[in-house]
Amino acid sequence: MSENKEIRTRFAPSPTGYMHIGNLRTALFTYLIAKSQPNGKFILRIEDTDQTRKVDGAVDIIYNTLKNVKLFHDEGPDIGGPYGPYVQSERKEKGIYAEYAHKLVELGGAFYCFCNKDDEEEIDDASDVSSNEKAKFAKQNDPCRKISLDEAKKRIANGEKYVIRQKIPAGRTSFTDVVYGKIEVDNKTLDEGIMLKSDGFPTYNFANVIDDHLQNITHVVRGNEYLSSAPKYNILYKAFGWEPPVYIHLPPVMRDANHKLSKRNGDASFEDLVAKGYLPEAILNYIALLGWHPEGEQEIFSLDDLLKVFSIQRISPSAAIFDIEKLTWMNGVYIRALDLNSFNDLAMPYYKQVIHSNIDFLFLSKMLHDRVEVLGAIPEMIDFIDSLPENYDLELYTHKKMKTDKDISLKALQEAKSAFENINDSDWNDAKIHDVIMDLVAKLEWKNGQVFWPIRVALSGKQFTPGGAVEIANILGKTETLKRINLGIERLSNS
RNA sequence: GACCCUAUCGUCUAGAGGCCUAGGACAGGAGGCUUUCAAUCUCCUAACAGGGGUUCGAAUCCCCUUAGGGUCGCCA
Repeated sequence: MSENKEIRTRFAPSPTGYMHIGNLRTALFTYLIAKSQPNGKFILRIEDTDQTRKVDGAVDIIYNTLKNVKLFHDEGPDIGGPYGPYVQSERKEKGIYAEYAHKLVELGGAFYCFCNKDDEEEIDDASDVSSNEKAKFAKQNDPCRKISLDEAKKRIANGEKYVIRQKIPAGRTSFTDVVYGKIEVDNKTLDEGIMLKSDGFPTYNFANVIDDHLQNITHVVRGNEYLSSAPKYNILYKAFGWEPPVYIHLPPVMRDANHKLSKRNGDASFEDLVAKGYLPEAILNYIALLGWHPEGEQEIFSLDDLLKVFSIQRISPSAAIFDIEKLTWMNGVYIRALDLNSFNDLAMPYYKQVIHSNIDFLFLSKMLHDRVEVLGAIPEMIDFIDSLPENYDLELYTHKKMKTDKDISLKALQEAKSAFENINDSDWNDAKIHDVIMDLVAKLEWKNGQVFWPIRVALSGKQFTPGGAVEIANILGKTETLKRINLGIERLSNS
């Protein structure tokens, strides 16, 4: 591998639905490996050779997700480039795969196979030896292997259906993966898999090698589920006389110790996380730490930071479990780092879900900013502003640490009521409300909490709220505050 | 079943044979601050899967066992 050659990596998803977190992490690492180098190029290629699995709109999800996390590609279907087309079905239309598949047969690296699917399935279903039989069939025991090239060509000319299978030579194959080191296998364990299907489409196993070579990909980054088939790809490169790329297989991202993150597990999709109120930057930062670790102890990294510190050598070979708790914490860090106006803008849609009156939203944001970890949690935190929870539990008035009970609370509310009534409408603000309550505390010779706590409960009907009595009273306004205090007095008197 | 890969606190991880009494972060616990909850600060709990080697010395190297993951599709 000549070192002055520019690094070219490709992210090559199949358009089959959601973009899950494991996928996104592969995209991130693929991007970083290329773009952390001076002239690196990050290419997007769509692998849609399985037309039956194609899902409408899936390509847009891929574009949108990459855009959302600012993983911009240098070449791809939407922006073109010198190695197009970048969609495999379009490349198939140009005859690229067929050309190379037939060439591979001529080179002795593949053969025509006329067995039809049903034959194989019969063998498969036949008896208890079936699986063994099937394995033998695939591993260098295909009867079609013996058909001469001339004979095969004749049968093809006669219109017989065929596939092209890879021919595995005897011996051993080894390659070196940057993450997993040297891997060597006996060729006997390798399958002579299908390269070109009977419908003329290539399989992944063939298309990825052809495209990676034709598109000059220097570093192949992919999940380690491909580690087992990598030797077959190497044999392919060898048969064509091509130089294999640098392999970088990534450890899996798991949902728990025994299960890989999958599209089935709804939470794992990038879109779902964003919908729940996770910031794209936080998600990206978090997944960067799954299977990779920087040299120091810093954990918060912008994409630009990552570009500076990323190194392939620090990718770990072992699986990582996706931990939503840590992501949540990190999301909080990102939210707190926002300036107040940005936070206000991001929070606004969530405010609107539960608040229909016109309040001082910026003041609300000031209260919430430091205590929100996930934006999606906002509605539940502030829904009491629009309407007091009906029949909230009166036990809330009893709080050991605050030294309050229902009797003290009743008295506190009654005192607060008259104190508040004496505040002029134009004086209704943070400082004034605070002073009035503190005066009350002094007058009663009580502890702060014995006055603050009952007021907060009466105003919110909740155990926890963003902000205390003063802030809530300020947001609610004088009229609504007094209304809720009156209701509290009424309910406490009748209990 | 065959082949490949992996194995440090509950979780993400640091650790390239002596810097390890194993470090950091999340989570958990205790406390400070505080009008609630947070934020923040201080402190604490908690791990080298097991067994053999190699070596003066092993979390680190080798082997075996165990556990887990992956591949074995006209899926990618």
